[in-house]
Amino acid sequence: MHQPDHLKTVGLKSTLPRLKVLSLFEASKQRHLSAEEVYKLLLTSGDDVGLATIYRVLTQFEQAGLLMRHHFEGGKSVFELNQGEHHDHIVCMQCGHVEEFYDATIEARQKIAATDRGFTIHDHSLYIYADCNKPKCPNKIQS
Amino acid sequence: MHQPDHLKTVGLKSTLPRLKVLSLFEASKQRHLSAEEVYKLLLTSGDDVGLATIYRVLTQFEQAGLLMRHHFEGGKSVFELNQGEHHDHIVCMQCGHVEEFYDATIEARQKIAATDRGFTIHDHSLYIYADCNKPKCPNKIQS
DNA sequence: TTGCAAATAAGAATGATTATCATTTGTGAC
DNA sequence: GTCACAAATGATAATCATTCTTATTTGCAA
Ligand SMILES: [Mn+2]
Ligand SMILES: [Mn+2]
Ligand SMILES: [Zn+2]
Ligand SMILES: [Zn+2]
Repeated sequence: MHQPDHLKTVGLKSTLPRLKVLSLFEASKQRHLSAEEVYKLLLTSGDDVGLATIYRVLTQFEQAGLLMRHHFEGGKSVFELNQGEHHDHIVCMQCGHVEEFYDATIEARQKIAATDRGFTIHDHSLYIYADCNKPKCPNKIQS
Repeated sequence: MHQPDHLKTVGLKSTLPRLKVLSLFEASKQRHLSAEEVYKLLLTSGDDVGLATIYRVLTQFEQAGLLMRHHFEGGKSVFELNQGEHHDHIVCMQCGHVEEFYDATIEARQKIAATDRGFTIHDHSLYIYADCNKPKCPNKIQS
């Protein structure tokens, strides 16, 4: 996946905290993680990293293009590995399960909506909030 | 627009602070306002309302269906009058100008994306971040 | 090895929002 | 109209995510 000195290629010193954070994203079961989750997961595995450092490193990785930041409802940022292809998100309001999707028609219509009004698009965010209806989901709203 | 006792019809006592906040949204030049903006605009017009009350009332109005809450980038909630018709937003990253749009195709494709994956949609948020390119916009990125 | 700029970590500070609680205010009953 | 009282308000403290500060540590190049 990433070379041990991959950090240098993006202009960041290859420090222990940074390597730990990056490895976590590469190994984690969950693709989308908040700063607090990264902090706790590293604590659990004995790889202590200060919370301030987590926040600093996540922001640096975002700026370096290694991670992407999202703002799901709930007031905290979540991050995921940036693997090039843009996608949007469906978030289960019951269990927090996240699924990704890409719809070329939606992307195209967004461009049209913006250019029709004279805007130049920089970015967009589309989140669908839903019930995942999975068997393991503690969905309170059963039909 | 709203009757003087409109608040009662949604189960809220018709108090002075609530009436002032509601009137502000009906009269304001800007359709989308943050709690802080509501607070300062009322201060300016001499209609002092405590900041805690502003936050409380905005949330109550949202729950009553009078206002809609949005989370544009920037970490603060913005509110607008709920006039029934759903729409999405284009936000200028330079001047903060907001324009609203509705695209039936986008709405339909979102439903499909969700149901294809077994989800039941509750809600969604779509924000396009862009440059408005208006003459009055202090747009640093000129071509 | 050494030197040192860059990075880390602990804790203080910040900004938005919510919780507390003593005081004030609608409103329905007389 | 006046009362009684639950509900609402507002000043302030608390919370939560995140950023800042600063003394100490560390990666890395000479
Ligand atoms: Mn994703
Ligand atoms: Mn709007
Ligand atoms: Zn679920
Ligand atoms: Zn603009």
